[in-house]
Amino acid sequence: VPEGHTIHRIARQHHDVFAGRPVRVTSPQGRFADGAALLDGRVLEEVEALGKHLFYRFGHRILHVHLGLVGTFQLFHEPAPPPSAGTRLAMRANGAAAYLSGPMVCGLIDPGTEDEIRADLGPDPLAGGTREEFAAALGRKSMPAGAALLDQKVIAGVGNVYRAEALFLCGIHPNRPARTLTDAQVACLWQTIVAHMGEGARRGRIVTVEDAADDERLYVYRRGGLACRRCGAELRAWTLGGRTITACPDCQPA
DNA sequence: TCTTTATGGTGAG
DNA sequence: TCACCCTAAAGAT
Repeated sequence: VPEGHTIHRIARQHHDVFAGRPVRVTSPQGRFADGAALLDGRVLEEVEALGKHLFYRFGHRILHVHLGLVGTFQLFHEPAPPPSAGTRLAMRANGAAAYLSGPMVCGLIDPGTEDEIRADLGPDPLAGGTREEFAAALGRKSMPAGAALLDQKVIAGVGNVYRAEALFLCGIHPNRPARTLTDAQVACLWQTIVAHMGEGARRGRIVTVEDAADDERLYVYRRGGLACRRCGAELRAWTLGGRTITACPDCQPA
């Protein structure tokens, strides 16, 4: 479930629960055994999110986590259930346990490496990024807007759901070259993403259709072939930027 | 007990 | 553009 809203939510939860105290760190799966041993018993000072990256600071050692497509964190009150065989990392303190499975990245880095990671990321709508930075990055891209929104150097934290929903909400066809967007369209995208990612982080899920049933809370994502919730036209789906995008031919004219 | 699917990203060709 | 990596849960058999 990992777009930027999920990552920021995890950072906040883990910071609140674990930061400022020594934590027990293990790797039930074993693939992070060496790193876990180095962190075990140390004080976790801070948890910070940027885009889809998580940084857990233990002095000069930093635990870097990226969930990728299938990575998940589960948070339990103790006594927590036993971890699954695939649990890469277990962190325990303060009567709580967090289990991490399936991450794309789970490793120790130094501050210099963190700086390199941060330098490769564009503005994060949930971490002080600005519309001006976003507009400047978009203006340099001739690629379709739908592809640019997935580029983490253009905007950090947006994934396949937010790109489809934001383009729909702003009435922009995904194939429109990024640098041809008007100032008003760029402003709409930024403001829409800021608002919805913030709301997503609070709710723990992405909702763009207000007051809708649980399975009707998105306008276009994964709804190819179905009727547009706004105008009834048949939604179209195709591949853009290596992932499936869905859009309304009438609400998002070419 | 299988196959499928997923809101991500990298590296080879 | 494609193959591939990571894991769990849901659906099919």
